[in-house]
Amino acid sequence: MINIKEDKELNVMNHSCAHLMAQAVKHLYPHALFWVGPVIEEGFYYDMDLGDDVIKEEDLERIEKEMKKLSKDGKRIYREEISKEEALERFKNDPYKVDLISRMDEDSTVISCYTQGDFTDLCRGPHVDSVKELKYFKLIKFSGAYWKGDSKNKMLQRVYGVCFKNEEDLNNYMHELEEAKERDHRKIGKDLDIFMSHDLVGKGMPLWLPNGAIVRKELENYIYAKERKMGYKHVYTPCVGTVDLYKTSGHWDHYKENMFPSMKVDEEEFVLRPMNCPHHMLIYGNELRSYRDLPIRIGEFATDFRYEASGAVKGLERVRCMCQNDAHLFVRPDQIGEEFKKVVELILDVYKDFGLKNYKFRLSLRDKEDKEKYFDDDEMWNTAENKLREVLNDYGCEYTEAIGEAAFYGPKLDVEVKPAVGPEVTLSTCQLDFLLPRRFDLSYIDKDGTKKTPVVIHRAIFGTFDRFTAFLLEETKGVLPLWLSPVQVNIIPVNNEYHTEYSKEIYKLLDDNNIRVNIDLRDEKLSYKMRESQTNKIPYTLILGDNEKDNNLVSYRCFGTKETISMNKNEFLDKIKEEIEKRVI
RNA sequence: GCCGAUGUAGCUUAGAGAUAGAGCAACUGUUUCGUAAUCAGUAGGUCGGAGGUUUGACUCCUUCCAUCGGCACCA
Repeated sequence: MINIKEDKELNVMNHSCAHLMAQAVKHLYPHALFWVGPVIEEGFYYDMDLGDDVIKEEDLERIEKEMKKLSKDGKRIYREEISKEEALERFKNDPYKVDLISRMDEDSTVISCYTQGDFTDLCRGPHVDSVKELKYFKLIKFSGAYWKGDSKNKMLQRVYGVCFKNEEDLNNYMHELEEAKERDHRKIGKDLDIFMSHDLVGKGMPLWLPNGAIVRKELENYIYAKERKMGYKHVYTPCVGTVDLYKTSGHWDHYKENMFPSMKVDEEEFVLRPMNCPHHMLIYGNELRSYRDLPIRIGEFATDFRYEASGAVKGLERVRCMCQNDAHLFVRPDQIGEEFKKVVELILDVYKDFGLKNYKFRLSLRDKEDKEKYFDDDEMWNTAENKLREVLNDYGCEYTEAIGEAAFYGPKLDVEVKPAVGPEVTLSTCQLDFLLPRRFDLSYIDKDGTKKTPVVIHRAIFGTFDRFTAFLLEETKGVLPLWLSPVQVNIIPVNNEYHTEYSKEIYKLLDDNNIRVNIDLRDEKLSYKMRESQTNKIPYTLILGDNEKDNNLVSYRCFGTKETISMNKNEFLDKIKEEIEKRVI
């Protein structure tokens, strides 16, 4: 999908279109005040204060109509530069503009205004020459949006739109939006019986159906094998912990609002655990550790519960009950770089195995001013952050830095992906932590016989199995690779009377070799069964009739192809076994 | 949590102040047909839950729940 912000020409057009929209809104809502209207990847939006009015579906059409009218009038767009004093005077009745202007530095910023017909807006520009250049636009969606992005502030009205150079581009874009809905994991998950939810279980608590459970199990087996080879030791720990456990870790103070409320049982107070670090800290602390033992890598496929805000819950992507592909690496300070690097390598390796290319690294750092969230130890933070940077630079990874996005205990490297619908989410994460080992009083005996505190690396390659599955379904459009497919082979006998026996023989051959095979003996036409086999996106459909039976052959059709290939049954078995084993994508 | 929208059979959906209509799926029969839907019939809905207004509510109102688009949040 085209990135409008990055495209010079479209960027200017969309920005101008935001002004055109503002002008139209001003005509329809004379009391409207305007905050900011930036260009984004998907087009533009404008945040507006409409007093007591709120935007509804039908208003979008009204605004759009007015925009078309203004566009036809074809007024020129004039730029003028003014002093800060003049700007403040001109916009004195508009608190939003006053706020913007008063924060501008007169010496370094040119304050400019753009005027089209009866509408003037404070703006840096640039713009198109005339509103008549803005013809092919569409208002896409609307919502409330907090002023300055702070939920304590007033909620403004935001309208999103997009503008293109010609009708065809606009239509293509609208078409792409429709297609995105088609590959939404919630739709695919329903169509392919991957997961369900139920009011009686609760919001954000997906139930994995048999098909989904197969995918998840395969993912678990896959990553378990990788981790085992890298020296990870896997554990099982309880899904609850005492409140004291989380007070010790510090999570209670930082996140208790996002935990399910504690429950008192006898004299103890428990919470459903929101993360597994404390449990793993205790496992580390269970033994006396030597510097020779490190690094110690403790892994777990751990179910966690987080009381996510009701508005945040979404399919398998953002849930209240999730399973993390979690691990904690306990390392000596001199091992940080190497272990961190191994994690980055593992991430790249795994993404390659799945053929994933649309992802970005993000280095999340602390905000030095935020003394409340982040513990105060400059040296520790600087060391940790520089360490991560160093490795990323060594590795030549492209990444962006995000100030104030670090965890309270340390900086992190996240891998961000874009779902079919909605904003980017984090898939993999790798976090450096100098704090929790201290809080749990962890140690190892160093070479010189003194006690030292280990450093912890928190990491999750798949993130959660839930979110990873969601992303995988969207990336593959539900066409999972053979090794992950719930049903790998579907057998259709040409004639139920004459070919059932041979079909059952092939079924047994495949089933005995642990291939997930289905045999369709229903009293239906072959074409009917083929249609269903294709809509269920089954990788191999076998057609078995006289020709196959008489010559010990199978004839197969791969998903998405039209051709049929015949081959000896044992040859086919070898072929499919190899494909599964090699995890061909 | 906030702003807005939506909730009709297993799925996709039409309709609407006077006891709901379809397609697919299911079931019964029919067809035995070599690569994306054989034909016919049957059954299936207290129209998300709870209150209220009304002679009468699926339709109007209140509230709760869930879902969707954003905002905020995301250890």
